[in-house]
Order: sequence, then structure tokens, then C-alpha cells
Amino acid sequence: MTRILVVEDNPDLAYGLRNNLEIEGYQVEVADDGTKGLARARDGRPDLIILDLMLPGMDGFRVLRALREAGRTMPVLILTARGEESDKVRGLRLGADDYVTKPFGVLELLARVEALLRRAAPPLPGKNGGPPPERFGDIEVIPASRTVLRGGQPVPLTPKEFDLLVALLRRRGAVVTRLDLLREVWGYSAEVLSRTVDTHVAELRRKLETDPAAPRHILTVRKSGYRLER
Amino acid sequence: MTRILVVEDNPDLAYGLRNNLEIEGYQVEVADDGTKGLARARDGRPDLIILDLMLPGMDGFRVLRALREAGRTMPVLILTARGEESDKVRGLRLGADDYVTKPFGVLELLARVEALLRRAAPPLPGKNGGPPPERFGDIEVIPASRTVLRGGQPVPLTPKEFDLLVALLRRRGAVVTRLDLLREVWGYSAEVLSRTVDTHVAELRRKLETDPAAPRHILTVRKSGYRLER
DNA sequence: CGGAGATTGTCAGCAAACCGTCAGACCGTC
DNA sequence: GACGGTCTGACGGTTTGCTGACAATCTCCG
Repeated sequence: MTRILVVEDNPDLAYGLRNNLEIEGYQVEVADDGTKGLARARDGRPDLIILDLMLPGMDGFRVLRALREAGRTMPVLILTARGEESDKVRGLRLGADDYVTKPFGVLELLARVEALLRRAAPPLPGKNGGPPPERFGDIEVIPASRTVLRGGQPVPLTPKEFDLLVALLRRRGAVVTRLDLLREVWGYSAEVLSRTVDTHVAELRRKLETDPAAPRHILTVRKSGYRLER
Repeated sequence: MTRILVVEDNPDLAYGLRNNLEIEGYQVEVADDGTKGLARARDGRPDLIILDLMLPGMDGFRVLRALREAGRTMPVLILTARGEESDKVRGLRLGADDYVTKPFGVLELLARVEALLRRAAPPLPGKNGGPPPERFGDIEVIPASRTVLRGGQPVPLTPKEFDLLVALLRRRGAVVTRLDLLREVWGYSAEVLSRTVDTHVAELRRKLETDPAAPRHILTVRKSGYRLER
């Protein structure tokens, strides 16, 4: 079981991360300040750490430095509101492995987590190329190359469209609310409202459905959200 | 299985080296100070040693000298922050086989490791010419000689361009982020930012694509990175 | 059955993000 | 000092995303 430590003081964000990571099959622990985070990272030796920079008490930079000085080498993904270049360089120099700025989509974060773990994992028997392609109808979705094939032919999707499709695909068969989609694709603390999600769903249908007016895969669930069926 | 000993006290760097070497199929051991490094080199008899000069306790020069005095002849690749000529000469005099200064690209290091091992390996009858040439479109990439042919004609690439091409080639079909490319080609603690990667990609396209404005092999994946297709 | 209100679909225009390109600076080498 | 290689910042074109208004559709209830 892969263990991930989330060092994040914002309870909503921590909660959301925990949920999504657990859905992906990771074992998650949360620390809500820098000191606790450092202690758990040192003693618990998680496989990966998601580290907020802005923390009460001991900030993320100091946690990271102390961790590296303690000889811990697990990958660290830095999370921050500030997207400033200097911070980025500083973080990466201190030995962070990746850097994500808020607002970020859960899917993006999950993809990065997976990439880091894959790189850190010892080359076990049988090579692993990340998540396998998913299929529904005559559609094939290949996450590694961010490609979608329809009847074998590539379909050009914009980044948002692709992320949205993956978000629906992750919970294929279940209803995904607009709020969920906003969180996963658009990111926490994102303030997009109005018809944004619907517009992108419409675009997906136009590109993927045989008859966009009578969709067979990307279905509307009135008063709730959307649902993707095979 | 080829075994490599990494003597490096910086945990991040050691971690990165281990990963990349293991991905290449080497068996890697790490020692984090000079004394341990010497012991393991003497007793473990690895096939190759990557040796940092700046080490706690016993520095790299002394490790190297002690090792050679003990009659060990495996290739040693010296790794250091300082690129000073005097150090270089001194290291090579002491019996180092190659010398790499930080920051360095992973690909460069891997190439040097491979070169050293090939040179050190007895010319056995078995097939072995390093990695085989890779092809896509009418392009042929021959890592052994760092040569690229287009329609049978050699294409002059600069070192960075070649490394970039190889980095893309290593994950052909998958999206490679700019950050990944920076890490692999430009090296750890890389401070290159802004449009650097893009510029080199553009140059590659100009040299390899039939229509650089509408590339067929080196594709842009918006918001993500680049992808190489056959 | 029909209509009002709620909900979702559609569209086009605007603003921002993103990438390609370029010229120039820098640096080491010949 | 010329030269090739590399990096950077600025600029501009293009794509993408967001929004709000309006149309279409559905649900519920009279």
C-alpha cells in the first residue's frame, strides 16, 4: 500500500485531497502544521509527501529542508498559492520534485502524484506505463498521451475537455455533480460558475457522440449532474 | 546485472541518480560518505563508481586514491560542483575515467556511464553495441554515435538538441512535461526557465520536420508539454 | 392536458493563457 | 575576434475558456 502524507492546514483542501487520494487507493495521512508534518514525514516515512508552503508555525520550505537534512529522500510535491518563479526555483532547489500552484485541479494533482511515484518506484518486473487506456462505446481514452480515439481516429480535445472527460471516466456509471467536476477539473478555490461546465460537456458531446442531441454515453442527470455510460 | 556504486552525500541527488540508473537497468547502491563509499567499493566490487568529490569525512580524491592503491580498477566517474581545471586534472591523474560537473543532465550522465562500461567491458562475442538505433518517420537516431539521419542523410544537431530528442524518444507516445525535460536534459537544480525548452523544440522541428509549422512527429500538447510520435 | 417555473442546451463575443518566434546577450572555443 | 551554442525576454498570433443571454426541455401541479 502506497502511503502519502498531506501537510496542509486548510481543512477543506486537506479533506478533499484525502478523499481523492483514497479513492485512488492510496493510504493517506494528514498533518495540519509544519511541525507535525515534519515529524510524521521523518518517522512515518511515507512514500510521497504533498506539502503546502503556507503553513502555521513552520513553513513548507523549512519543513522540506529539515526533511532532506534528515536524509529523507521520498518525493515531495509542493503546493502553493504563490506561483512566483523565485519560489518555484527555490522549492525545486531544496529538493522538491514537483510544484503545483493553486488553484489546481485534483486530476492534475493525481496525475503528478502518479508520475512521481512511478519515477521513484524501483523497476519491478513488468514495465508499467501508467494507467491503461479506458474504453467506452467506440471511444478510447489514453491518459499517457492525452489522446482520445474514436473508431481509431484521434479526436482533438482541448485541455479542459480532456480533463473533464477523464473526471467523468473516473466515476463511470455514477453521477458526478457540477461541483465535483469544478473541484476536480477546475480546481479548489476556483470561482467558475454559470454555464461553464455545461458548455464543456456540450463540446464533448459534439466531438464524441454520434448524435449530440441524444447522447448515449455522456448523460444528463437532471438536478444532479452528469454520468458517463459505456 | 551491472552494478553501480554511487558515492554522494546529497540525498536528493543520490535519489535522482539511483532512480535514473535503475530505470536504465543497473543495480544501484548508494553510500553517503567517503568512508562507507571506499569500503563498499573495495568489498562490493561494483562495475562502476560514480563519486562525488565533496564528501563529509573523506573526500573523493582520497577515496579514489585509496581505491586504486587497493588494486581496484573499475571505472570511476567523478562528480563535482566545481569545474575547475586543476581539480579535473588532479582527478584524472588519480585514475578517474570521466569527470562531470554539476549541474549536469541525466542523459549526459547516463551516456557517459554507458560509454565507460562499454569501454571497460571485454569485447565478448555476444551482441552488444549499446542501445539500438530508434526510428520514427524518416528519422533514425543512433545513440551510440550521437548521430541523427534523415532519409539517410546526417542531420547536424547541437548537444542540447540531441539530448532533448533522446529524452522525447525515451517516452515516445507519451506526454513529456517541460519540467521533466528540464530535469532530464538540463539537469538537477536547473534554473533554466522561460522559453528555453520551446526554443530548442522549435530548432528540432526546423531540422527534423518536413513542415516545421505543422509538425508530424514532435507534437505540442497544450498545457502539458510535448509528445513524440512515429 | 397545459402551463409556469426550474433546469439544461446553445451560441457568440471577449479576455486571458499559451506557445512559436525572434533578436540579442552571454559564454566558451577556436 | 569570429563563431557556434545556449539562454532569455518581448512580442504577437492563435487557441482556449468563461460568461451571460436566450432557447429548449423537463417536471410538477393545477
